[in-house]
Amino acid sequence: MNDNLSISVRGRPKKVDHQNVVEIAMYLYWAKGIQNVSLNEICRKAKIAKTSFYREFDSEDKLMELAIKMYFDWFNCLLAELNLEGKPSVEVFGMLMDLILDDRSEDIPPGCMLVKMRDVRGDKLGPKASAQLHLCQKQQMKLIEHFVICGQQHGDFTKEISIPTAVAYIDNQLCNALALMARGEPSDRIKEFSKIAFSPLFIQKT
Amino acid sequence: MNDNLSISVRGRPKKVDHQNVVEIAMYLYWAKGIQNVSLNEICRKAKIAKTSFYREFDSEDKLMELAIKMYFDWFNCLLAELNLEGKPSVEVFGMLMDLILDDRSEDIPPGCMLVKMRDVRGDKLGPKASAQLHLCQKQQMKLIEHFVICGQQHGDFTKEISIPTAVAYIDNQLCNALALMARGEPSDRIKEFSKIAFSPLFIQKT
DNA sequence: GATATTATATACCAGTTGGTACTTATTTAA
DNA sequence: TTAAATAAGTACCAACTGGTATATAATATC
Repeated sequence: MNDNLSISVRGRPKKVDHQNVVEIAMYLYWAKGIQNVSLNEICRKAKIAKTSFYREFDSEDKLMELAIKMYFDWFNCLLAELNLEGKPSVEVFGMLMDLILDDRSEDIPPGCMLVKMRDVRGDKLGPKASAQLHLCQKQQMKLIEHFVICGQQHGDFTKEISIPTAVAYIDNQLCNALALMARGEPSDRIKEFSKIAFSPLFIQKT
Repeated sequence: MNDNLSISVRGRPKKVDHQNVVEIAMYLYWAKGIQNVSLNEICRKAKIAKTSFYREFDSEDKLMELAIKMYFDWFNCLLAELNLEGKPSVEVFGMLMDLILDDRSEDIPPGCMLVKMRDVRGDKLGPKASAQLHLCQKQQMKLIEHFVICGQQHGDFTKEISIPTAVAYIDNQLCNALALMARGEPSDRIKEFSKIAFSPLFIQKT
């Protein structure tokens, strides 16, 4: 629709809006869990015929891959806005938690799409989607590792726990918090939990 | 089959073994997640016709209810064998964790059936199954509360966290550990995590 | 206007799901 | 031996799934 700025091509002009379809899929996956959304439903919501879908995307797997990527990009934008670099550890991970838990103003589903996907059975995701999912998870771990190392250098993050363990622990607690969020637990309660869970990691300066 | 010890009744004797069907359903739900198991599959595995199933049980919902109950009873038996009463808090929750994480010797699926069910969408479970699930969760919380109170009286459990918060926190961490277990994480790693997560709860005697 | 090119829409495929009429088999009691 | 009672098995239902063959509609170039 919008790409038709490009030189006009022969044949019937397309109506399906690629980005819009991916976006609709993303929201559905996010809100209902990827295994609870059928391709038929997406087509219905996006108001396109299934045949049009299959011309635009080559499979459901491909659509999932794109939706996961779109979600991850969105999340990284939010992260970048936080400007966490150089801040003390307590603040860094506190802000991360807040980002996760704060009530989203708009009609954004609760919880994290990627976390919800962690427990879907492998055979429900195609090869492209699960590759993309793995990639996102790896990048997320890398980010956490970065902040752990910074914290240790800064002297406000414990050195009694090995870095890989600390990273995996934090990742797990963040996931856990998101799972609680998705389950409808009030965010105050979750913040209480994460305060307890994170307390052994930080060195409080006197 | 076995109940035919009772006075002989008219009509063709039944072949379906009620308990066996529930058991098969339980294992399937447990291993694959309740939303990934169809009634057809259960009938196939139990080698009964679907019509026979519907005469014995009145719905899939009912079967789920029974399977959940069977699982919970089994779990409570294991718990009772631990003899946790009167032990110090660190030991109590340590043993609880071990019970959860120790590699089951036999062909028992990893993780906890009830935990896996926590994140299934409400509309996938019938009224009977979800009522039973709620009941189990409540009982589990009551048990944890009991041990928290005992620990506080014994003086080895922190009083800086309110009892409801501590109970919910422990429940959540146990669930989290079970979810990791189900995801295939090695139990050593999970034990490391839970040691960190539980450390703020206990008062170490010098 | 004819034709090549592209997109959409209809209608279908075989497979699955939970659930059910209806026929058939096996038993006990009269 | 016959009738009543109960269970099992076959074959189906409509609704859904991901995916596709084919007809049709809309455009640009010739």
